[in-house]
Amino acid sequence: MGVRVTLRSVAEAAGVSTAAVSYAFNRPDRLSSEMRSRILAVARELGYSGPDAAARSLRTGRANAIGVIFTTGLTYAFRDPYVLALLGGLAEALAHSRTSLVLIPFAPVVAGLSDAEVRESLDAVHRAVIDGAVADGFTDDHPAVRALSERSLPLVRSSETAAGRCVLIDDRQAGRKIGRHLADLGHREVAVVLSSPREPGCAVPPADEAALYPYSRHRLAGIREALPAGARVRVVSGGNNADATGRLAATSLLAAPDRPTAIAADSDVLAAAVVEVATVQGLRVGHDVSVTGFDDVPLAASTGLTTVRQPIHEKGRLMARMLLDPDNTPSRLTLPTELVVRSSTGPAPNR
Amino acid sequence: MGVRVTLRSVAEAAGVSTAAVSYAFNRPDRLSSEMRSRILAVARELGYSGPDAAARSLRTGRANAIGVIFTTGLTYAFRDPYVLALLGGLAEALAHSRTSLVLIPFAPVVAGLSDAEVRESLDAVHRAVIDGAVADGFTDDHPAVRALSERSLPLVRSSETAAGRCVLIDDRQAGRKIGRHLADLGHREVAVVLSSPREPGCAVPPADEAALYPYSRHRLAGIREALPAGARVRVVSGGNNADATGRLAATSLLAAPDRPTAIAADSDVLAAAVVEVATVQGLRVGHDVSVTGFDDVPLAASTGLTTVRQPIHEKGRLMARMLLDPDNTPSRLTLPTELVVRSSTGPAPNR
DNA sequence: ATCCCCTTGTTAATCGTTTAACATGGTGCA
DNA sequence: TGCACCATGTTAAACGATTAACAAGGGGAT
Repeated sequence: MGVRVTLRSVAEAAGVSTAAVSYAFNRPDRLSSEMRSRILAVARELGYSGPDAAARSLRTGRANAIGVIFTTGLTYAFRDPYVLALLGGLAEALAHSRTSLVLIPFAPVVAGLSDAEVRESLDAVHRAVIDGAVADGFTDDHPAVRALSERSLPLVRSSETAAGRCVLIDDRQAGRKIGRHLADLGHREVAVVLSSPREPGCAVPPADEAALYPYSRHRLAGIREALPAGARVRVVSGGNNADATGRLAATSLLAAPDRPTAIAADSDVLAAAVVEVATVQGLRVGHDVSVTGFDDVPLAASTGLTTVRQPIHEKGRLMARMLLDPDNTPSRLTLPTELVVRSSTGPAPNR
Repeated sequence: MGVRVTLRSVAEAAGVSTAAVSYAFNRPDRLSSEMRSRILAVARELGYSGPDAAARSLRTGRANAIGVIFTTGLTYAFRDPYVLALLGGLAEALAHSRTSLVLIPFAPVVAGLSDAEVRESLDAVHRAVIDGAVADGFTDDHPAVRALSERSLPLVRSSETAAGRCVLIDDRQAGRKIGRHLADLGHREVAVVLSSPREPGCAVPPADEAALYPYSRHRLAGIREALPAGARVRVVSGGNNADATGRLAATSLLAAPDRPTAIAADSDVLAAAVVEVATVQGLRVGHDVSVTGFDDVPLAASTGLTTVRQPIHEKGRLMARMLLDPDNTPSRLTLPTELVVRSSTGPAPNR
């Protein structure tokens, strides 16, 4: 116990200036090698393991870390294949630059909180010692995103409406790819299942569509655009983008008397849940009902899902690069998507 | 651009002391509400978003973050279901305490580096602004673990030989459960596939067993203990605990003229890869060859793997709790394991 | 012998906060 | 009236480092 060992105490013990000790750890070339090894020896003897991280970070203004926030909450993030692919991409870019990845949790911000209460619920966002941050999938005005951008850190988003750096895909165009595919197959009764913070399975009235995640909104718009005039599109919440919430949504849709002939989900996870429920109910997916996903994560291939592939890993890699090396990276990038047709879609059944 | 807004500049602009501004953000009760709102108004006007994270962290000595290091490297971590379950547990414990999770990368430390070079490769470990850290699966003398413990931060490990806090399972006992199961089924020719930094597929001679991951070593010991005297055990490296490396190991084992009747893998990921290779080669898993895994991640259930279940999520949760609330948590915990028999094991074939 | 430059070390300012300890004026109470 | 106490601000000392700018001494070239 007792007193903590600092740069200064090492300097005093070695009879040199603090600058010398600092140089011994940071700039070997500024010191003669004998001085340096003497200092390091004293440091080791005192149990000094190097400059304090927080102090260093204050003084230099660099944290060697970038932050990430998640729409669905930290706990769920590790079950979401989309998030994992993104994290994988981030990690790949970071690994070689000795930069840590800070996963920042935040309490859900419910309506009607005071300024102070909001601040408090975003505590971790304010306190994270980072050089920049990534916010993927958020609305521009989400409190956590706002808190982050107020910190005047470099921030990379995935929203086309946001100012500043971003990496994104053309969600609307991707939606059209799905819509056109379904239209070509003759589907006119389409349900769209979108990940959303609201109750899974409940219908989303047009008035509430503005509150959807931006990517969901755009994909939905694209689907609508590509379907012919007579088509009916109903929108249902898929909840947290989880297996369980997807099943709830699917159950409510497939139980309806006027069951849709096609169900377009916002993610492969949700789509796989729909396929599962449909199969259990004795429906032949691709015949009695068509299902599409989004992302093309590994799950999609093994489930035989028709989906839209997006380069998630690459997205993460580029987001990190934008933060690490802004000068050699464009500040806005739109990545390509591709319709991948598998067995989960087929011609609309005759009624 | 221009000059940065600090607590001081806000104080000057508002005509109050810096203490007042600090209190406005941290201790509402120390200020009259009119003073407080005046200060916050000035702050907003100047674009001040709250106290600087690094400075705060230096001054208070708290970072509100805990670190994690991974044996297999950050990039691979997100593909490993074991790691994901652990992270999920950590995140769950953290979510309610407004603590961030810092994933720390480190360059591989190869032999024969100078002191300075080692330090440099562990740069992120030294620079991470954290209050404590988790190191799961490491040898006690791994450079990254050593660097972390020298920082005199609370550190939670999973090693029974380490001093200090740890959460672990009885790997040796778990190994015996597998060994006994295989012994009961009549297996006498057993191969053990262990995740290890060395070349996947290569044999691990007894002399090198000391360099294995500690958990591997203990499980191996347990398996050996439970098998009858006449049994032969050969040990093979499974590489990075990945799908691909597992297939390499499996191929080399199954191609051998004296193919083992049972293959015990160190993880479900490796075991699943073995099952896949065996199936492709036309072997009936559970008849011609038996395969066991470890962990009981979701993959195991869907593959029909016989395996040993360990409470990974719980492990993560407890590790985080030990760091967050050391006073109300025991400092050493051993969690239970359970043999789960499925279809991948069966009686040894007659030769 | 002079000048210049290079190497190696020191001085001291600064990074942006937090918080114990102290002042000050007003209230409640005897 | 006097005293204790409370609420509300301020003062000023850390927290632990980095790094320009400077100083001193030693060669090497001319």
